[in-house]
Amino acid sequence: MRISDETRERVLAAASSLGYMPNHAARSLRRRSTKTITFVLPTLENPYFSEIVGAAQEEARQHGYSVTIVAMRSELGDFRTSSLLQGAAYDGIVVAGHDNCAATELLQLADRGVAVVVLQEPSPSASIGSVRVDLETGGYLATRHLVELGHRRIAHVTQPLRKDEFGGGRVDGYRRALAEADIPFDEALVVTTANSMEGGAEALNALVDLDPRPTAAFMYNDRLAVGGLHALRKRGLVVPDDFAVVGFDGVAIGRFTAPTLTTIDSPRDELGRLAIKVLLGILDGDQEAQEHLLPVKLVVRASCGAERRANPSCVQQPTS
Amino acid sequence: MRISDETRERVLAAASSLGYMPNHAARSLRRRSTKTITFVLPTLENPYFSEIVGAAQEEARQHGYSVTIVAMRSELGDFRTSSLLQGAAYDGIVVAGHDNCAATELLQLADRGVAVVVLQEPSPSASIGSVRVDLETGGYLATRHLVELGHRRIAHVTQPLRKDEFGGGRVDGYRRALAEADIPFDEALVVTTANSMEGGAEALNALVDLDPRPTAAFMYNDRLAVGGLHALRKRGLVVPDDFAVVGFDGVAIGRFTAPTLTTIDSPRDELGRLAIKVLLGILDGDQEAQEHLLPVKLVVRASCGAERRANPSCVQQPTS
DNA sequence: ATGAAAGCGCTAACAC
DNA sequence: GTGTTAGCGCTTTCAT
Repeated sequence: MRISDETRERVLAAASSLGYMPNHAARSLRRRSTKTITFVLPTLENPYFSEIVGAAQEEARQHGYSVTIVAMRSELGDFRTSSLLQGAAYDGIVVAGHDNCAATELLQLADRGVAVVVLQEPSPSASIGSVRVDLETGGYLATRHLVELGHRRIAHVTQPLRKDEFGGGRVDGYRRALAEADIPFDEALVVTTANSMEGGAEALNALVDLDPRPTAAFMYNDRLAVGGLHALRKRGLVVPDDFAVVGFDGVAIGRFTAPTLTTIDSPRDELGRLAIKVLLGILDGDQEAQEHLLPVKLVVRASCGAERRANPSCVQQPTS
Repeated sequence: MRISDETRERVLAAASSLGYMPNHAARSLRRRSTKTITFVLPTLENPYFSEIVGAAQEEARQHGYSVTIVAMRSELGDFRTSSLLQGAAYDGIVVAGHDNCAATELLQLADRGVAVVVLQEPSPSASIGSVRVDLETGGYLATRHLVELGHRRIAHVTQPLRKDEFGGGRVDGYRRALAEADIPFDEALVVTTANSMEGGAEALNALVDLDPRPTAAFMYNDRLAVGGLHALRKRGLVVPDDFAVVGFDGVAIGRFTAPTLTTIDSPRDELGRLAIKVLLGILDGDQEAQEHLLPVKLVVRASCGAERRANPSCVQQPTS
């Protein structure tokens, strides 16, 4: 039976005015694709991940995919047991943060045809994509900057590292910069703490009690640095005069701390977008999943003392 | 045909070792339920929302639901056009932030059998749940506190409000506290700015240029307050001696600013959990969707000057 | 070109 | 109880 154009239009208009939307489950079942990407994060508390995920969502959207965010609050049990990650609920998955799941799980997913991309880790397999920033260079740049400002006793505040930690992390760059300056590596100056502002505060409190006291610290990330700045202030120490601080990540808060935070800028936007692009490449049937290593750069603000040096007039007032 | 227990166990073991997981789309289609809840947020940049969503995810998980987060970056177009919100892709939806979608869309969803809960807004219909914090009382407590500390010219930094804004917002509490103290309301002291740290900085820069200058500001949220503290510091003004600041939300950063931030604590965890509980209630067939109004409380730290007053010995060093 | 039909993977209902 | 079957809503293929 032929349907007149007029009728067709009436039907379409009625459908859209009634708010018809095709059933997602039925469509996914039939097409064997959900047009959904899952993003697994250790937490949403760190704005670093929020920024990455925001960019990823935007990128995915442009390609007709939606992004589901799963925040693995540590206590909740691990990846394996997570019913959130049900069979074929998503076409692809981006995993950020080491502890969220083991390589074997990811390989299993990849074998089942799910596109997998890991963030901030080398790819465990040719079928798994990887997008990282160059942490080693970041650690090097941060530490070298402190060395250049005359510091010799430079601490590093870090996270508990996985046993199977690959090389190329911040601490490796830290050691390289020290070695380059002929400063012996001192294990007492590397302290491990919880990944939170409180953790950063505790770590700097401990470091400041050391004798001889270090004169600067390179922090694992900006959150820890914010906590550290607070701890120093509370102890009556002036940053950067009494103690210099460098962060990592480059998140927004660093421009609003007292003093403003010198940090290593990690390209969050690019990281999120690229993760999605690599993932879509895998879905499009790329043979080899891509691997990317993104560059970082040093952003000099007030917490390291470089500004003060460059402009001696503002010694007493590290504003900006 | 009977199957022996031994065989059954072998099959089950094989299935789980092969990583079998039931297909989510097929299951959803058949059961007419996806066991998924969508959380619509204006942005993930504000840790306030991250904290709410984290709690919601935990609560939902305990009931076998997963939570999908959709961050509506404003430029991306609105709720209506969002293909992210496909038909029946989720059993329920929690909407936070006024501008994300109009009541008509929500009613349409509710009519289609989706459970709907709005955050921080009154329910537009008996079938839609609502969870709010008492913004009016928050505004009142913040402002009254400043009044009690002797301030008379108290500014309020706020967001652009929707045209159809319901009453009961922060600004109403602000006005109530002023009226109670017989302080005339001065429109020049209420400034609207972007919801970001930069926005807070700009607003305080403008306020400080007024003549006569206000002596205190009640900020829409902690992010704006952090920006404001920075702007004041940059201008060489000492908080709280030269200018007092009170925030809103109670997010983690407020304990690490210089000085630490007096704020109104909004129960993020409870907000997130309750939103999920109300939503699950609707899915369970509750006739009337619940409405909740959660209490807030004043958290006194250093940015308002109350600590200094209570302990005159620390006038010059507003630490904590 | 248009319309009919099969089937995606699962589960609930039903017959044995 | 245990095994069979129908069908969720869509899309794709095949027959007309």
